[in-house]
Amino acid sequence: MPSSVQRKRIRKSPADRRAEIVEAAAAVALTEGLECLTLRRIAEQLAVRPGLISHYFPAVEDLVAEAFGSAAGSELDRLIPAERPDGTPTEHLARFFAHATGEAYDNISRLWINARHLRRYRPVLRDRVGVQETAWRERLADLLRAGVERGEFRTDDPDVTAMQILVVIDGLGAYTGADIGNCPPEVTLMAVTTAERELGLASGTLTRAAGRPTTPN
Amino acid sequence: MPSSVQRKRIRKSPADRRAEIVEAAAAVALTEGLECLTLRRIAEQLAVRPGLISHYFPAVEDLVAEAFGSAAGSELDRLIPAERPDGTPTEHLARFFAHATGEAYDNISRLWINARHLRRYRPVLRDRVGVQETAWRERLADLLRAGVERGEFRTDDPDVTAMQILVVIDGLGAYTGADIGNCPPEVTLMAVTTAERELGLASGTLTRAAGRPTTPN
DNA sequence: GATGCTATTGAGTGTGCGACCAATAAGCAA
DNA sequence: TTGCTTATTGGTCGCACACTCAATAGCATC
Repeated sequence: MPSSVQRKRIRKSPADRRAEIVEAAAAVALTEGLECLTLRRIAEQLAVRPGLISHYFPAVEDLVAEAFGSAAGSELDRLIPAERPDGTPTEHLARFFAHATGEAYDNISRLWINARHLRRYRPVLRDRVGVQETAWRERLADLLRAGVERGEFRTDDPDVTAMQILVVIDGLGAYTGADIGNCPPEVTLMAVTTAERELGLASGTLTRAAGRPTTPN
Repeated sequence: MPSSVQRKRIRKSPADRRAEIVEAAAAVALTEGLECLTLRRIAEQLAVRPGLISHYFPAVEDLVAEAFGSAAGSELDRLIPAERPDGTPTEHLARFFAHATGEAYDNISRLWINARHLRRYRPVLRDRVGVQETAWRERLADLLRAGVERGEFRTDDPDVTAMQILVVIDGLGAYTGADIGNCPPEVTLMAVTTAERELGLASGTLTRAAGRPTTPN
């Protein structure tokens, strides 16, 4: 009878085990923070011994970078799918802002702040953050380009506009976790406002279009 | 002969010693990060024993919060002096942006990111960050109000405009430490652009006015 | 110059961390 | 069923950390 502790070893293929470790690490990173990614913490999560984590990630820093990359990458796919068979760019962009502004995005905001701080000390993480920053910028720029081609958006340089939008989102994200009781909509909606201004959209276009999501989520 | 190590004790008044500790801690926080504020690190900096730091700050977390408050407070006074006997609001604001955009501001950006991340785990620091956020916002709003009274700026709500400017500055600060080689001026100058737009100023007003600083620094 | 207050030290405790490695056993193949 | 590969364990090491406290010594006061 296996009581509280697991007695029997479960032997998995290296690829499976490694993926399992990264997944668990990403979850911990998202909910508790990157500094909580310790050998012991992840081992406990998976009900294995710490030495096993060391076996797959001889240096814990590599696991930290991998976990961040996994979490940020997954979230980007959720926010702006790479393939967008249905829905107009305007609808996708509206959905993007709806997600990236609500409280459900708090964990992601915190993760970005966490990673941008921690990269100061961890070179491997620094590179990974750079990769994700590029990925987010290019994914958003792609969406903007699609909108420009369809005549929905108007901008000289979609890449620049994408960066501007992300800067505002990151700026708002910096205040995640602060008790901002009376934050006026002129501030809360800065990201949407910036997008509408830089893309030549009428005010309210991106908040109203969020009503019809591309996937019922 | 006092060789490399200090043999003789130096006995100071509690007030002096405490101030000295906070000053040293603020310097370390600014250059190395808040997690480097350890009893040993500060003691080494001051050539005293770690136990002495514990004596003045029984809980390290209080020293961390105090160090952040001191560093952020000093920097705010440098950026926007509370008393501004000389210079127009436009000149002061231009100087503010000149400082808050250059590389000299990198350490401050990093400190803010550091503190905003660490407040997740440290309640005392969380309160202190809140206090400083309010202080920065109000100081900037005061400057804007002065400009509105003199007819230099035009805005409905200086408090909201101040928040908007700070959000953009924090957003740009998030990318401090990333190797952004080719960042176009439309992004680099976002903070100034936002200010000029929200204050009804002609484009370039705030970058040109930085030429005549109120204090030769 | 002697005295008393207290700022400062030195030594020690317990915790959690990453890293290392020989021993073990799971599960596949023969 | 047997044997072999190797995924997994258990144990250990050294380090850095915050925190505690009795002992020490600087220095102001008399």
